[in-house]
Amino acid sequence: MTLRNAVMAALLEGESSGYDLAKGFNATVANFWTAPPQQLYKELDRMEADGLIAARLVRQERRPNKRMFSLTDAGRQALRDFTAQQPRPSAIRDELLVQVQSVDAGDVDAVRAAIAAHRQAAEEKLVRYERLRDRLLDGRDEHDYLRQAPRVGPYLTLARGLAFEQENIRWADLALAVLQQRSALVT
Amino acid sequence: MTLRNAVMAALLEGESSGYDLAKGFNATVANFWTAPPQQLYKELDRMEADGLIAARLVRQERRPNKRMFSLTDAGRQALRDFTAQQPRPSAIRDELLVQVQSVDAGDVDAVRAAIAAHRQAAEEKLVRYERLRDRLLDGRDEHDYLRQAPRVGPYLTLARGLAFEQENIRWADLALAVLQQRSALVT
DNA sequence: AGGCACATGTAAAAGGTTACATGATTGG
DNA sequence: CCAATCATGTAACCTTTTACATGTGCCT
Repeated sequence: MTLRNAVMAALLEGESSGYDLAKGFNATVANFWTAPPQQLYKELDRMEADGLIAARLVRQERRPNKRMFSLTDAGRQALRDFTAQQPRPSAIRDELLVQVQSVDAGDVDAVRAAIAAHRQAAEEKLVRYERLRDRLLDGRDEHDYLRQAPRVGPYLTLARGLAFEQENIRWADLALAVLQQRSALVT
Repeated sequence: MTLRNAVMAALLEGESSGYDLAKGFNATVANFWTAPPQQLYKELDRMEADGLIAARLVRQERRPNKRMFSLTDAGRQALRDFTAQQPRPSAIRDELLVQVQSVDAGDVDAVRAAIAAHRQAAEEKLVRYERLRDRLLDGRDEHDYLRQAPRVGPYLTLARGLAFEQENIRWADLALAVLQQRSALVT
């Protein structure tokens, strides 16, 4: 039920097509809520039926037509109501960590490769987040930005994403070092 | 489908009842995989039917009887196979961050309260993790531990959990400070 | 010629949450 | 005496994932 709220949060940035939302979920919301395209298209239909968002058909000549969605007043109100409720505890589903937990009874080399891939992905996300932050700050330092900006929500969630990915990288380095040392011992 | 693997990873620590697994999922696996009791009981039944785990009925006098589960050889092999596969990207579902993202169009005071509660929960988790780490290290420093311990998986996931909660606390402080300043401006 | 980006959709299957149900024991 | 802990289970419902389907335009 909260995919709805995540979509509305994303639409605060402005009108968007289902396709755009699907791709990285606006690149901002992606950090704390993920959804495959199919789920979004379905949910967007339902949200329109419920009056939370309004669709506008954009005819294109050299591309397929698309529907641009925007928040309605009812949608804004629903989002407001959502923020007033107590959020449910965050849920994490991390297969890599399940693998690491059982690495001593598992395929160490495969897990090491998976950690390395994870590190790489974190690095790429980090670069994107830093670029996004620079775009937001636009030359100002954090302090000035936070006093002047009309919205602080996106900055705060971005800050959480940045720290998370930095931590991922640091942790991956530790894990790789430990597992490598272990392999060396066995050899 | 990976709840199975998380359960098997938890059972590497030794025999456990459904109830014990349900409670904090062994307190170790809880960081990266969560599940309500009902899901566990259901899954445990299926896993037993599939031969991945074996159940042993323990009759108790002053308490309800319980079933203790342990990994079978087939279970160990399945866990091994799982570690050899590429893990799917981790999924996060964090309602609080959805609220923070839309805080500028939402109920600021409610969101602040939610962040404070989140900070509190992180603090408590951190204490538990630190206690667990101390129990694992048992007086040794990290370096010695990692050379001597028969298993490193649980330590590595614990390290990730520790860093995650520390980061949660740091971020909550930032977010609270920013939102408080904003409220002050409006007032 | 082949592959990616754009752009949406249907349907089935799997996975996860919530509500309801039971009942003894222990601790405050 | 009341609440929490121990210990499990069924059923209904909601959410999420996966597979399949379609078709143009652009770039190499």
